[in-house]
Amino acid sequence: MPDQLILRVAVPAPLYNSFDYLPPDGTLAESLMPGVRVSVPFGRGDRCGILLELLTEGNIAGRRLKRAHAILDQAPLFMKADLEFLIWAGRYYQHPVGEVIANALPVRLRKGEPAASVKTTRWHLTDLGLLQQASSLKRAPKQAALLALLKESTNGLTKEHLAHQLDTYRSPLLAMQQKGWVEVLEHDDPESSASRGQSAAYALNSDQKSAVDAVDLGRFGAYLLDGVTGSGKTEVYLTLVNEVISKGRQALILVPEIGLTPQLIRRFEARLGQGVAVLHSGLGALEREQAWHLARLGHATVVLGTRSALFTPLPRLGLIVVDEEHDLSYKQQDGFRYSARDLAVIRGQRGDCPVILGSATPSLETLHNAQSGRYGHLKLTSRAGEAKLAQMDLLDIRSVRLEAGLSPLLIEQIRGTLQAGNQALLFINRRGYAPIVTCHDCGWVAECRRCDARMTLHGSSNILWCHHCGSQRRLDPHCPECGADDLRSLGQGTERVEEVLSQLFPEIGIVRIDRDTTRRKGSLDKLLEGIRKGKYSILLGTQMLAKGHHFPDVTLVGILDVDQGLFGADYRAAERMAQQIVQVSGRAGRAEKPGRVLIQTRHPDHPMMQLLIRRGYDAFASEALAERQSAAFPPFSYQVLLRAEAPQESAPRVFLDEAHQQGVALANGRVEFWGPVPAPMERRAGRYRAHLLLQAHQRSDLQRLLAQWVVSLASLKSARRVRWSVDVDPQEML
DNA sequence: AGCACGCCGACT
DNA sequence: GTCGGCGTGCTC
Repeated sequence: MPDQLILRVAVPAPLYNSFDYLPPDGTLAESLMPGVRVSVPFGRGDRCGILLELLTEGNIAGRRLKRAHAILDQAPLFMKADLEFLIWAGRYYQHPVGEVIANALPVRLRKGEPAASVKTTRWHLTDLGLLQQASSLKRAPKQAALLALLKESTNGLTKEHLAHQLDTYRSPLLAMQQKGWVEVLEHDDPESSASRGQSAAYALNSDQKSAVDAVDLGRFGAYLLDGVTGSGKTEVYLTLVNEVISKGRQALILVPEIGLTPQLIRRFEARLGQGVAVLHSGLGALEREQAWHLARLGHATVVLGTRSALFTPLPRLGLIVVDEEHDLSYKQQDGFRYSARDLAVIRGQRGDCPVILGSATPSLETLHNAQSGRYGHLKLTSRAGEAKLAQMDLLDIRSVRLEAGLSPLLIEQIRGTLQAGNQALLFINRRGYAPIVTCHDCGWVAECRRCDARMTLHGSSNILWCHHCGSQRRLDPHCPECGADDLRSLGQGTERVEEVLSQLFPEIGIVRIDRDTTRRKGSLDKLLEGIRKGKYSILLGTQMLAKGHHFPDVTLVGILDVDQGLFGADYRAAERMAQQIVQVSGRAGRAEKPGRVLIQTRHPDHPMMQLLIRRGYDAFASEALAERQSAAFPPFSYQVLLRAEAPQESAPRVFLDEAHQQGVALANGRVEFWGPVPAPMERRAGRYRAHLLLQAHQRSDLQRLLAQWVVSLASLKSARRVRWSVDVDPQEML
């Protein structure tokens, strides 16, 4: 029997091997292409997996294979190169292939549902509509414009295209439909080619020009695009993307969190038009899948999305951009713990296309790669429109009486800013009213029952809220310990600062932007709109304020609580603090209104802080890198974190001790083991957590160890009593 | 992860 | 005598 073909299938299950099946009954050989989905029996039930390869001999000798139920796709969903990239990623991050591939699929496809068609609905003129004259629509200019547009198009226009060309189209279109002038038709071809955005050349400054020229679009290269806020990184992206499109290839743009970068998205849509598939979080499952198919089939020329968009199949990929590459949201913090930024470089390498990593505050990893020559280093030094960077100063708040965390000097500066008719921005990286509630009589402190953490008071509703597990309870006016009624709240969050500011400046519009005020969809946009219109003169909020938005009328930035960054438990704390300060500072100022940044600190002499404000982020980063080098920390070494958690206090420790022993035996002395140690917050959401940290000078030594170690960990009996995970290149030790 | 099997405690 | 607890093992 020559037709003894065996299907190797990646089945979504937390298992580190793939599974072999016989082809479904009556399958034609040509339908068995790697990259199609296969429905297979698995254990008790059925699963939807992906066909990885065809074999003539299985490696499960003497076992009767089960027969797959059905091939679910007529054409592969992933090409060979994309499939191999996913397999590589799974191996690198020690995550089961089946789950990695499932992760890369839109949810509907994951569940085995039939692939959605990429039919588009487009508006056409009817025969009656074709007979109409624009001149007869003098009283309805919108309808006249619509009529003209539709007459020009040969193939009809999508509503996205209409929205792109006209500011309002809905009601005139409806009116025309009622007159029988227009109709909607379904098409199999996704886009009318006439709907490309215009790619007019924009004037680049000399920095931008040399950055664009330095990128070789013909082959792989990784580049750090290093430029302060407002230096025009987006213009460089757009120019490169346009060049790539004009060569008939596709571009992939990654952004940290889509809700926080509406300005970037709007610019891409405005400049590139209909070819942009934006993967919002707001898309429904079906819309999301259709955008995915458009990209996969090569109809979408640009895909813009958050970290998961990295896995979109793109047959003609010619450029990857990772905007704000330092942002931690590129690292997935559960399940498949990949870094989209790092994988972007791998994908570019494998697909032989350039990768641009953009940031005003590059991560030390990327900076190191640029300094060592592995990445090209493109610098944008001038701020567009000659805007000057804000002047940064430290405000010593030792022995200063603070009012809700605000020093008198800062308050005076705010007053001056408001009197000059400008806006002030205050950054407090702590939401809620106060982080501590305590009894003045007995010293009792409100703590979470499920975490080793204090509960934060949220003022308006007088509710205690644990920011780590989300549990909340009503604050009783009496101390639960001694019964006294002298509870006090210490420290301040955004709510209290807002309260005090509104007492200090009763006439002034104040807006607070944090997770609590922007929970509802669209509320962030609404608040930002108010800021743009000058409705508010004081802006205060958490890091949400520091991302993506620019506030040209802000001339004063106050940073309230920067000190925990200086002495954080994590060796990356200083880097993050510096990035945060520089990012917030970048929100302010423009040509005629240079901004000023005041940083309140109890450690004004701290050398790293001094370096940052006197000589800027680059100098800070060089020094921080030198410290990392002398301590042999990443990026001068490589780390893997084995995490374990369980409801029983001892279980993680028992597991990690065994894991440690096994690891040492496998490592041949080329890997250092630190721990096990309890996690920084040992108990969280009722589970005890502990870590074992591995470090090596060579990635390959860690990779070799992991391949064997992870399999043997899975078979440990102590592993059954914990939830464990391997974090390759961990970013946060939480 | 699910989901079976299997071997010991309190119940209609 | 069963119902069901969760320890252990398997998934092509």
